[in-house]
Amino acid sequence: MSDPAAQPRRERATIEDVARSAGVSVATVSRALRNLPNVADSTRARVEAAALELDYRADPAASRLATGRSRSVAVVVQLLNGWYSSHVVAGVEAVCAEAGYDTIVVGVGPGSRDRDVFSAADAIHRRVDAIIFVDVRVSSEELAALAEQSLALVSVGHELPQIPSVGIDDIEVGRIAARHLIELGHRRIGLINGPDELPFVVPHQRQHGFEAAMRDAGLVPDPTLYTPGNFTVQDGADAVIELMAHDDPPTAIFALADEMAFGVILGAEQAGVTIPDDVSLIGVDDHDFAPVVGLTTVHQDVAEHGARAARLVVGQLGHGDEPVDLDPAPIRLVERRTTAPPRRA
Amino acid sequence: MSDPAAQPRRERATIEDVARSAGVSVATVSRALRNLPNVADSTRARVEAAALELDYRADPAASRLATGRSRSVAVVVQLLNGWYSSHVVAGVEAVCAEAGYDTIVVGVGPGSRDRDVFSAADAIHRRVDAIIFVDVRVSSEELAALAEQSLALVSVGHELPQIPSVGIDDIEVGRIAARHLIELGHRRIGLINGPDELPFVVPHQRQHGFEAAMRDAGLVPDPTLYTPGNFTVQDGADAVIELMAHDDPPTAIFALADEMAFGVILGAEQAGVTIPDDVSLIGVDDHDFAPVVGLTTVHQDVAEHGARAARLVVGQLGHGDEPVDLDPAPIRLVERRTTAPPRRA
DNA sequence: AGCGGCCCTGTAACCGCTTACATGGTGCCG
DNA sequence: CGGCACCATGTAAGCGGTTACAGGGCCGCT
Repeated sequence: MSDPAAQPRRERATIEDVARSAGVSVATVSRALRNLPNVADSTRARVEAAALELDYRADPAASRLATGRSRSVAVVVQLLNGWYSSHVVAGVEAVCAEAGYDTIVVGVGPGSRDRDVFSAADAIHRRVDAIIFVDVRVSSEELAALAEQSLALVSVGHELPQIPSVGIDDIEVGRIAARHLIELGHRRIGLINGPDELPFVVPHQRQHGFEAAMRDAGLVPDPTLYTPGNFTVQDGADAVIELMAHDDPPTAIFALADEMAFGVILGAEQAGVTIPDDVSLIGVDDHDFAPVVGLTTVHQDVAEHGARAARLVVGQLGHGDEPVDLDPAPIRLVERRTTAPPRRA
Repeated sequence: MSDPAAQPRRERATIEDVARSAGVSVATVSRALRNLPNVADSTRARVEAAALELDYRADPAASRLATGRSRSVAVVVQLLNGWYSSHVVAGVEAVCAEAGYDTIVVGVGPGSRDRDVFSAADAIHRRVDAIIFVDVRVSSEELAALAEQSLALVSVGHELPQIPSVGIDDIEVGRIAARHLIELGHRRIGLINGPDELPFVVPHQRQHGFEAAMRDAGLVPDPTLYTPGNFTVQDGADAVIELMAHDDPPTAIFALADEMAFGVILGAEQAGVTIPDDVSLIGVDDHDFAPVVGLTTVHQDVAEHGARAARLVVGQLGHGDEPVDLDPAPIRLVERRTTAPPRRA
């Protein structure tokens, strides 16, 4: 037999279908479904029922076009697969999803075929309501241009001019690490720093805190025990070899990030120096593997950074529920097995 | 003086502005800028110049509405900050950005307040042209429903019914690991497996390959040396303690993932067993930290998985440039310091 | 009863782009 | 030289929502 009533594969319902089915106009549907005022309760109920029945959901593209808001936020990141970044992204995604925002990731910098922030911003054009920069440097001009497009902007990891930022007190980080080492009795402390050409602020601040704590203890930091690094494992491995070859080597090393500290562990093993017997080691981050290798470190909750950043922009965009804590995020010393009193006096 | 000619903050140019400025219709602008045929070269040049001059870029929302294609892809992930996932995401993002697609990340599962794939799919509604599932289980029905919306679908990490997948040959992985251990002379080999309730296919296949290699060598796998795990560091730590407490403990351990292998290293240290003297250890992944701890492992290039998946969907959506390799991605043994011949006969 | 005001609802104009279709111009062929 | 193709371009109708504005009903007040 023929099949005149063949269901031609259910098309997506439009707002018009809902209106028809509920016996109201599309305007009323739109208002009812978005919980706008001035809709009779009975009407709203009827509309909601119809929408449910038809499995209706507003087409985001249409809403975006009509309202000019995209309900999505971009996370601009250097290394998408870096430990820090990926945790931030996870934090962002969680709260964005909760608030009904899409999370768009965009990579910049050397990891991403050298796409720069500028062209990234270009790609972001009209796509998002907010941008969360994680650990990326953006010039004032770029920020201004972006702000002009009425985008909510936040920085994670370090401060950026004129926009709110979430992160930790990196000076305090340096201070905590140094103090721990000093209290153990160390006097000569090596520092695995950030890159020494570029003026990155995070390493700079940690170094600053480190030196402040040294001076507070009546010690003088020895810059010949500083070695630059790029936050990679390899840097740490190289650094420990260099440091331990010093005429008067350090009895402890402060690596500005756990990843470099891991490198130290690796390099130390190869160089025949034992930790913490020959040299103590402390990092920063409390990376997932810090417990695995017993690394003493300064803990920070990175996913929480991302979550805060997201709450910040979502709130700024008028969908905030919870108030956002703007203080520096908490940090704390986690003592494990890579730090001990110096063996040599 | 008054300022009648005040620039009222440059609004975004629309296609109409470009049309006016180039002296053509909006249709022509649209065609010219998208490199469609049937546009005179001279016209195209003029339009392009005008667009450049006005810093025009099409509003994505409007395009999406008009074309029904969003030029973005969703990456559905369990643990956004997991090593595997974040590398896949990075790979995806790189090629998507290149092809002009946005990458939207969406977390599912326990990490994301238990959002399930279903509600995630709901969130994805009409938002993307394609979905890349990484290491997430999706039922045939869900896939069918998604396919119905004419979405390009790909799975990364393991096979999913009816859709293409990219990943490695996990049976071969198990085989390679086992063979390496066997060639070193090991006969009793422990296995840190996947969770034993859920029928995850990846661990199952690796186990399968492992057992096949054992049998090929005339050995019989001993299930009392199998212990379940959840791919976490802690699982590995627990496992090694359990395994080494066995009446007749293994001389080697095969951890189905490096993260668990790291746990083994951690647990071994605490339990007073040395690697590889007391027990050899091999993992899978070649995690960034495998070199740090000298872990012997089976290497895979995870970012490449993501890249392939992205190329696959982008190609399927008609923007593919490069052909996509559908064979299993390459893997190889990386020998480091955690494997050695057994000390005990 | 008349009137103002407040709610609730509907009409229709947009948002900015894509594309089917119509139109006019050109070149080529018979 | 007429006619036909074909190419370049324009016109206008969507795409599926949002929202300014208008209108109608009802209540309370004078």
